[in-house]
Amino acid sequence: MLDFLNHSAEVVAPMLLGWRLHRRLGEHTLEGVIVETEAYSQQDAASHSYKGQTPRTEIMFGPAGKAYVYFTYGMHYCFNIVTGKAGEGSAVLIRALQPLKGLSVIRQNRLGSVSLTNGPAKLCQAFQIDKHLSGHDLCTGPLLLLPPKQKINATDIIATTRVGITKDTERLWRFYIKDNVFVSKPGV
DNA sequence: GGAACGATCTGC
DNA sequence: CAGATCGTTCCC
Repeated sequence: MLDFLNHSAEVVAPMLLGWRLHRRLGEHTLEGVIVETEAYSQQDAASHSYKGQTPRTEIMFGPAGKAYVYFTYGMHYCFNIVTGKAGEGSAVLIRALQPLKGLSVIRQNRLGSVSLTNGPAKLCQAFQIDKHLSGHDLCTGPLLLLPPKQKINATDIIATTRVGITKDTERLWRFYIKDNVFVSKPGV
């Protein structure tokens, strides 16, 4: 099912648009459509894997299909899907979701904020994703990657520059669904 | 041991 | 546009 994840991050990142993230929290079920992604690889100075494997990036250098969750700015978590072969050090950052299920819990988790899942740290807070899910297999358990309900047309995918980085800024490795209101910010 | 730096978000 | 806030990495 998730065989397509065994490719480089820049190939997988646009393919992940339209796939759903499914989160089980006790009685509650949260679900959202992936509408914005970014690719990161080892040959990429903006990537955590750029300088080789460290304790922090161990998951990123593992097999595809696992969650890589990192902590940043002293207060935020960001969620990635590991891609490629083991040892490759590539992953796709999930930057925005379109909520489908569990909106009341999502709102609660976001403390009543109006913007719910239009940013990598916001969606982690909304879906209660933190470090303890890092390394989790997305084929099973409380956090799942599910296939699209409807395929995204290639003409509806925008490729543009990534957000919040200072190195390798020219790569067009950010992908989002054209005109989707839940994207974090419009690109070029 | 210590300094520098974030794949961000919020409020002014 | 500045501040929050702390784990990770790297250098001494």
